Amino acid sequence: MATRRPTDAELAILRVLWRRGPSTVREVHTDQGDSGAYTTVLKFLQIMTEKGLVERNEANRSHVYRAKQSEDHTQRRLVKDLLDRAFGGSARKLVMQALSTKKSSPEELNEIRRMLDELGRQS
Amino acid sequence: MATRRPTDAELAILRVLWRRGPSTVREVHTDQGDSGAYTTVLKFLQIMTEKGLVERNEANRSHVYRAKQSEDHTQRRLVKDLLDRAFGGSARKLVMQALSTKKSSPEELNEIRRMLDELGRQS
DNA sequence: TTGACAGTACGAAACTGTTCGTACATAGTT
DNA sequence: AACTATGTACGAACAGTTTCGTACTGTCAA
Repeated sequence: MATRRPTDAELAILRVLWRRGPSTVREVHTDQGDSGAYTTVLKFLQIMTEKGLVERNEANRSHVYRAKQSEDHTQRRLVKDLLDRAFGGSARKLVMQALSTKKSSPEELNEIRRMLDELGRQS
Repeated sequence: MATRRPTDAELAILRVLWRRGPSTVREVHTDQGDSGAYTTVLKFLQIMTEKGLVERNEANRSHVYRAKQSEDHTQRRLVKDLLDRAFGGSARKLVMQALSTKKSSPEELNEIRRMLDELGRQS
């Protein structure tokens, strides 16, 4: 069972779960500004449960959903996916594009520099 | 008409066009190792023409297709898209993930460092 | 106890993406 | 002239995603 990358709607829901922690359908729906039908969110969480993207706690009447993969893990998968699909595996190119797209604060830049040093030291 | 991000199959074709330059259906198909039906590639290029992703030159019997957006431009869009969908706009996080995913050569790391200096100097 | 409310389950429609078969046109070869 | 190669056009099937309506169940207050 080749675990695919989450779809747009699934990712939007996962992001809520990562930020809020385990949540009910109601909470997710409200968090998304009550846009779209309540049952749409419900449906997605049911599908995501089947797919194994989330786990469901049925102890209470309102089921509580929890992301099964960490945010970091998922982000890493998505980056690797984009890297392969659009950048021919060149991390350098992707990093350049990311940095030029959005201007980062000096603190952020320093943090990245630190990471570069880390990586350089290992080889 | 909100120009969407290219689909997986579309991106695969665009990558061929960027690498080879303007190409016929046959050339794209062969470049992809003759996997899948020839007419599938044809169909995609027709669709992509309608969508405005590629331009078609019908001067010869074998039409020649050309990517309408540059590789850089498209990559930038894709990165921005992923940034928004999965990283809440934090380029720092994305860069970290990209660097940790794939180990880069010291030369690449230096190149990125240079870019960081560039960016730092501007603010 | 019954009515309003909040919840789950589920089917189905609309849409998009992917794949291929078939029909048809034309250039070149025998 | 007929046959074969190679090309485009297009419809249709299938799969996945997204959205919502409707049915049903249980809870709680008047």
